[in-house]
Amino acid sequence: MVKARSYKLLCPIARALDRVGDRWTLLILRDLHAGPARFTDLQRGLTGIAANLLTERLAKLVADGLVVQAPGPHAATVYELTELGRKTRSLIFELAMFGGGLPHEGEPVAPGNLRTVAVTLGAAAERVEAWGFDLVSGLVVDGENMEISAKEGVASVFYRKAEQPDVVLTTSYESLMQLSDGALSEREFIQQESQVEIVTPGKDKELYRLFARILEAFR
Amino acid sequence: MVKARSYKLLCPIARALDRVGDRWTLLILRDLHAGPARFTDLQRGLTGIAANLLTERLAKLVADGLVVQAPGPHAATVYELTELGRKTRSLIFELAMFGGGLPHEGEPVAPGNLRTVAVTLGAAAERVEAWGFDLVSGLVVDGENMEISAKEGVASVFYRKAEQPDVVLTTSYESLMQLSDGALSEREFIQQESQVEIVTPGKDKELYRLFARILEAFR
DNA sequence: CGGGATCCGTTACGATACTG
DNA sequence: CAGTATCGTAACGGATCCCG
Repeated sequence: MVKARSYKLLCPIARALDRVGDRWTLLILRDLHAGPARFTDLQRGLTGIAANLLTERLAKLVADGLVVQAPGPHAATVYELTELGRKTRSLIFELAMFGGGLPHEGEPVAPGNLRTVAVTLGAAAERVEAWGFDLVSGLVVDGENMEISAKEGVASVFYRKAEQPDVVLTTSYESLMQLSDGALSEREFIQQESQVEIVTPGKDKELYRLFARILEAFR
Repeated sequence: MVKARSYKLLCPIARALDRVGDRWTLLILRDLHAGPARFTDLQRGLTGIAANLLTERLAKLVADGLVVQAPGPHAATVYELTELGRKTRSLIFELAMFGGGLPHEGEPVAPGNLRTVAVTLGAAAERVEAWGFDLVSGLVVDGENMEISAKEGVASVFYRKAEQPDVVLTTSYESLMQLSDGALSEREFIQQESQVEIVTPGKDKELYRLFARILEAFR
């Protein structure tokens, strides 16, 4: 067992940091916001976290009631957020907003999976007023599938393959980052860096408009 | 010099955490959101941070451009947020929101000053629609002065003594925490736990209504 | 192969003491 | 007041091993 290093300060911010302030903890939560995940999924997505640290962090998150273990597919157990854990969503979104404008320190290493993209886009999408949109679209980034959809005024992003999409946009993580940095304009992004497969005619334009609205959250 | 322990992940959240994810860093920023502060002010407010750690953290914050040193009163130097540093405000507010509902771990220790109250209330106040309010009021918590004012639809909270207040509310940190926990109702808080000095008649009621609106942000 | 537990060298943290 | 210096302790990170 680990002896928690707590601030013990009578302050809500310190209390929050006592739960999520440890190294790696917020990145684990970030991944879990994309949906339930196995131990190994998390380990890959965090690119190099030591197994013992992941074990410790998960144990503390479970003990604090932010995460629970549940039976998953193929007799595996998955970790997923509790209702309390889901309350960290806007916190994580604010982190992404702040970090989006910063240069990286040292040589960046790509993460082992793209759950972070789904979470960041998803949190932004939730804040978009999406009346007038009605579509299901696939977004394939470096071969990994996610879904961007809009219905009844609400846009959402999931880390899963879209079923019967109206349009599928294929691109790379690199291009997406350049787009959100502003290094690539939206027009350049669509024209040069992506491939589009249109199932329902016209829905490609709708996706671009929705995508643009979501990205506005990062300015 | 310190060897930074960076995630080096190509992800905005990891980039943010590379700047503010170290232990104590977010609490230092929290204090600085209340206004410029000297080294010793910060040390007292953080109740027991080691001097060398505060030095290291401040040096990294300055190197990263979130904080600058500036000449202060009495030939002292103060630390204050840069424009980039101020962008952490909603991040810190979300932390306070999340931590507000959590029980504390172990025996809590009171902070050495109440800058945290001003920051938390202030961030909440900024989100309040305050048309119809026009007042300057003092809030004295455990003998420390802050100011709650509203003008032209905008409410704000400062960590300073109010000049020519319309009303002054005197209370304790303990009572405020109970109020935000819900352990104390607003009525109980006002009637039992506080003393009110009314300068401009009627402004006391106005303050209570504004206060109630600000506190709604925490529900 | 998924889900850890154990060991061990390295690094950061925290308390105290000391200095310009 | 604003830090620097030292040092014991705790956490981190990498590797290896274990069990179903």
